[in-house]
Amino acid sequence: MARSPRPSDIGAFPRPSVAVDVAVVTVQPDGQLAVLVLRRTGDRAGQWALPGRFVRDRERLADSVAIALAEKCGLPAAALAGATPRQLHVFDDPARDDRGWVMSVAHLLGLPYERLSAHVAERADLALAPVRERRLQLPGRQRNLPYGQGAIVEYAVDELRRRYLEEPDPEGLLGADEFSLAELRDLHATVLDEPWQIDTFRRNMLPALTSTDTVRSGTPGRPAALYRRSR
Amino acid sequence: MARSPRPSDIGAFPRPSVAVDVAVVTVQPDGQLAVLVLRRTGDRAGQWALPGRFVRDRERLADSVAIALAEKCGLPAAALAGATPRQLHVFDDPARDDRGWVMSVAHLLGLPYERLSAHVAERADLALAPVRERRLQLPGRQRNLPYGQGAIVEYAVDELRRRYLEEPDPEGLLGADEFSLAELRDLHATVLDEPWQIDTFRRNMLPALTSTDTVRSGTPGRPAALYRRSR
DNA sequence: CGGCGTTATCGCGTCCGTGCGTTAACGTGA
DNA sequence: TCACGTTAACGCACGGACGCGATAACGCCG
Repeated sequence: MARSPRPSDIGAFPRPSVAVDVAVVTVQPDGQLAVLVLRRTGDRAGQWALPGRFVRDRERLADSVAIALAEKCGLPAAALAGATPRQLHVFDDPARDDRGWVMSVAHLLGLPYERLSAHVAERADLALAPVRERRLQLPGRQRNLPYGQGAIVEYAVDELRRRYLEEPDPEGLLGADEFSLAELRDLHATVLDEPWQIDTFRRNMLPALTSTDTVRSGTPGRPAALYRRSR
Repeated sequence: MARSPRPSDIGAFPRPSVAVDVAVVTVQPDGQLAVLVLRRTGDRAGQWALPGRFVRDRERLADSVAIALAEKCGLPAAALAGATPRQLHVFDDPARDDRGWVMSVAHLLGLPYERLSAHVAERADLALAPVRERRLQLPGRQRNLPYGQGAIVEYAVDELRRRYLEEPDPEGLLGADEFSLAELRDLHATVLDEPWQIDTFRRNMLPALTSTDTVRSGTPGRPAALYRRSR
């Protein structure tokens, strides 16, 4: 008769499947915060959901996120260059998936709109769902994300806003290395869902920005100075 | 020949062992922030480490934390009453454990000293390691925690401090439902590692406290008013 | 009962951040 | 070259927060 598994035996116990889910957040040209959703195949076919995937053998979570976005959404590695998924929360309800015991590690990933728009435009199974009050407005008649993914969106929006209160464009949503204060301010106003007075914004941000000593001209008016993030 | 695993087949891929680790944080009577460490048996026998355990079949992470503290440290359910472990980060380096592929979900749990002291006193394999600059001063000659657990301590201290900047005693470290402003202030000064001016502290905290309309007397001087947290 | 010690409260000067009106700077376009 | 529009910078009034000294309140103890 086999001995009972000892607690330190690593294979002694059933293991969960581990999945990653990712809220890919962007800002549309109209100034709307939005999250990438994918129309599912297989389980819950037809429903819009956040991209995700099961973790493969000895795979890092961040790598799983990148591969999920590549395989499911067609986003090449170049689209993710310089962007780091951030862990939000582990969802561990053993009943959360009909197919078996799954733990899902939810992530936040900020991407500039330019890296997403072509893919979203050319595929009917991708969409950008606007964020309203920490919830997504999904295309069609679907009200809620499956698998309790609404909670992931809330975690993601909260974390995004916390970070945007602390430093200029931490998720690199602007997409460009150099930007004007007005561009940065519009972005922060979008993410935080509240306006900034330009003097206050300038005072708060300048210590964390580096002047490029260049300007953006081409329109009437004084050219705007361009900045980079200091780190 | 068996077909290749389809991506949605839940059992199709190897799965990691999932472990929980927990930084149990408390404040000693001398006003020192400290974290519970346990002398290991089995793998890395003799070394001090944070408590933790592999997750059992269909077990919730928070339950695993509680069971780990009960089984490894002798902390009964009563010791954890009202305390909720908070997820900090998933450590997913496939090489982090010699025994195989392990993902560890690190947690923070605040406990009042009174719930720990008897257990620590009666067991030679438990200790409270003081926190200095987001690192632990381990007993004996051991400099570092194994398995990269030093990073867990840093996450835990950062999260603790962030929370103590936002509300009065969110982790319930005082242990009592009712407390004086001086007690609360001393606690916050310990956690945040910096003092508070009493007027400023009072102004900041009172909106989040409820007066009990009782006082603590028994020593010379004006009796201190007692408060509860408003939520 | 009064002195003492401790906590609570208060008045107030100072400092700092905000936001607004004004001025300056700088391209664009006629 | 000048008017215009936009951005940047500035001066400053105002309000809020801070911290300190002073005062009040309240048990304890002799």
